[in-house]
Amino acid sequence: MHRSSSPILPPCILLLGPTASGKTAVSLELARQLRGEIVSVDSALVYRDMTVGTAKPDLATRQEIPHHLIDIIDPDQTYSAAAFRRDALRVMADITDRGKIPLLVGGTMLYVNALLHGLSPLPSADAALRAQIETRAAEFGWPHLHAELRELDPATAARLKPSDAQRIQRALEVCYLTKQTMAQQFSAHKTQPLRYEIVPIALLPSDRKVLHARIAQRFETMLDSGLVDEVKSLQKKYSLHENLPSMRAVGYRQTWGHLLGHNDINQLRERGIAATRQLAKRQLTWLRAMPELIIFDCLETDLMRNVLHYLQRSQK
RNA sequence: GGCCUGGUAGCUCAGUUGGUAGAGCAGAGGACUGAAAAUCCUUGUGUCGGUGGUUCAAUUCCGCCCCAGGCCA
Repeated sequence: MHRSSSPILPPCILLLGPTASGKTAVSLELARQLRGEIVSVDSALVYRDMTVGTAKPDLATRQEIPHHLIDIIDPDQTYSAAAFRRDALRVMADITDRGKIPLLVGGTMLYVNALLHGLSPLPSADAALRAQIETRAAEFGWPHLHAELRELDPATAARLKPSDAQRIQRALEVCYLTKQTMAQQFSAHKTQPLRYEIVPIALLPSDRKVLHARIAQRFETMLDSGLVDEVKSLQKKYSLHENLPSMRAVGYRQTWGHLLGHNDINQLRERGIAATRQLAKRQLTWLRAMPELIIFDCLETDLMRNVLHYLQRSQK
């Protein structure tokens, strides 16, 4: 990813991988060895008091190595790819000013894309408008709203399935708020490349079965470490409901259902593990579509050494 | 030991009045612009427990055997 036309760009390392691929351990070692600070690229780590279910790095390691974009909002608030881009760029500039290297670590690939290519200048979410669209969907059904979108923004409607509630809602929202189609605004937008010399690293499993075993074991550990109690105390501390993005996160959604009596502890375990596997699968789909990644097998025993070795060689 | 009920996709089960079978979940692949750990799309051949018999044809009917649950001894 050399950009020869630019003057010298500051370096930045991108460490991506599916859940349970071992990103955290590798990132800590890289931060120590390369004078880095970690910038989390993770839509769940942003929430305060969500610790067990997100496998959040503990306070001791966060004291040793600075971590950014973790614990920045309450679970009753919402975050977004645009907010991430804004926050990440600010934090990366600070790190660079301090003479350190930003180490972007995570598995939220939409955020990665937003950071690498930028987003079209669209309005942010409008809760009242969304509620209104939601109400109409409940009455007429999403296919009806899809038909409406076909009138307002035919190109986007053609791209979306009549069942894709979330995207139909967003496309309508953009139309109403801007009086322009989302399709026009997408095509008018030029990608805004990151002004960093990026080293994009991906940790991928050579054997999906082994990753699945790790995922199962990790979820067991979360249950043993008090995931259910964590959700109980979140419910006590905040005014939450099950449609909040925070409570739709893997593990939290299933635990919420368990506390409502919808599934027993065995079903919670089974569904939580399945949801995590499905998350990993979607993350792998993103990663396969990304060009120019430097790939390491996350199941390799000396993964850490391999990655470090690569980086030290490429530094020279 | 006797009787009853089951044994069908990785799991839970439907079904075939005899023409070799289908849902949900799981799995796999894909999409992805302010909710993304979200949302959505595509994808189902499996000795229908085994073995004999009846039949043009058996997973389906009959016999025996095996396995699992239950009841009675």
